[in-house]
Amino acid sequence: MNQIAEPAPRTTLHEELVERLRGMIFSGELKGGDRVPEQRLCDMLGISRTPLREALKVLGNEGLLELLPNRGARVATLSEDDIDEIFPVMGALEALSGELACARLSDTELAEIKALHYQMALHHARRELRDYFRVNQQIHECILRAAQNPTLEAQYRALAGRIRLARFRANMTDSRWDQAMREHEEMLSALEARDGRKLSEVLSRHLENKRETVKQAIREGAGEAQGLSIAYD
Amino acid sequence: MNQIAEPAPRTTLHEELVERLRGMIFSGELKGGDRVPEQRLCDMLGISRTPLREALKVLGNEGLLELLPNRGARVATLSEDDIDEIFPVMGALEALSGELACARLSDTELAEIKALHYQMALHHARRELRDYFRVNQQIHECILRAAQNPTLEAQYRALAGRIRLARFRANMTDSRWDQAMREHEEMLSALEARDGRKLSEVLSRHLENKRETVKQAIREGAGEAQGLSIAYD
DNA sequence: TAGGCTAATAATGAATACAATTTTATCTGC
DNA sequence: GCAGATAAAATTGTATTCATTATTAGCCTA
Repeated sequence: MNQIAEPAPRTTLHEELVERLRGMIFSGELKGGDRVPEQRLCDMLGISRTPLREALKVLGNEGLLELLPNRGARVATLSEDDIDEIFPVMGALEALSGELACARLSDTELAEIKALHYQMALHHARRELRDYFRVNQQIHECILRAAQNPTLEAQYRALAGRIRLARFRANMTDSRWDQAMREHEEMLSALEARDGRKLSEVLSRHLENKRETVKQAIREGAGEAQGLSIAYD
Repeated sequence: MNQIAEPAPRTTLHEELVERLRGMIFSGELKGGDRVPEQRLCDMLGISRTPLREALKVLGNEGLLELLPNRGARVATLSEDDIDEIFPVMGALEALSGELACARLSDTELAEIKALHYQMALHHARRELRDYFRVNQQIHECILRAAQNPTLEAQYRALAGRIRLARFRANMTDSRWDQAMREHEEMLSALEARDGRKLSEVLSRHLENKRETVKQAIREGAGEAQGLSIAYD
């Protein structure tokens, strides 16, 4: 309806739409299982169906939408089986990111991660879960970026995006939270020692431990409307 | 021009086109760096631009095409740096496939792989390179399938597809070929022992050793017209 | 009233038409 | 003859239209 009038960021409409729709899915504006009525969305965004449909095809190919021939698109949903399928793959990619990060990490990047780590530790001590998750995600992004491998980043983000389809309350048991914090301390040690093998192992374990948390959250929050999406931890 | 009149395989046109274009890229009908003129392709395939463009967007997102705003699409090319970027990620995924395959491999699947292995060994002994590659690829596909993880398969195939962009003659030095064969014998042993850790390690090493072969082929065959695409080994 | 058939409506799939950008060709002046 | 500017052509981006398929609503019959 009321679109923007930016100074032309030199991009095509369908690309913008891909980003826009991703955002709508991640924010929960489009919830898992929702149908995606083309015309309604077009009216809402003030565009025609052609570029929207191009975007839908891309998101379908990414696994964020389920494209049913002649029957439109629905926002994909995530079963516990899907989690069990995706997590090992993410684990392998994250482990690799750890190895590469250790090999290529600059002192500046290490300092940045260190700062984030202690900030996160503070949020943990204060039991500020929301902030903890936010900083936590930043740390994982830093490691991924430090790996300096765009292909790896793209693949990882695609899977992380699918995980985000599972919208769940940001809650962990205290013991799981403490455990996660200890794992993060191991990560920092490994990073400081540039021990790729070790970091890789910790990251795998960290993710593995997260899996049950996510699955449980899916179990509990099945059908729940408003949840908080946790991307990276 | 003269399209098919199949008994309606119940699929959408853009999906068919994605497959069709992939095939054209892999077969070399569309070579790396080629521009992809929409109208010409539409005339050739007897369709309109709308579904073709939807397919282009998907392939662009997969990294097989390079989409330049307002300037059309080109078939992506692969530099040696790209190889260095992609191979580690493939390695991580293939290592995972090895672990999962060992955990889930049925006796039937093992027998199948075993048969393929000895068939391949024969082609190796006879120096039948083309056949060797074909069977070799089948073995890697078997392992991937045995992992029973569609997400892993999809991610791996996407990367394997990008590698196939590098079209090169199917040639290896004799020493490299012998080495590859030895690695495959290790693989079979690991599979028979259901030793996931071992298989994972061999697969990583195997791929790592292949990297240089591919890079060298790219160096030599840069600008070469007709090559043979090697997907999995 | 329940079940199923038929027609009306809405939604998607594909093709065409229009607009904007880029590329190519032509012209001019030096 | 060449550099640059300008106009024509071609190509892509987006919107609109037409065709086909699914969904819904209403009606009829048992």
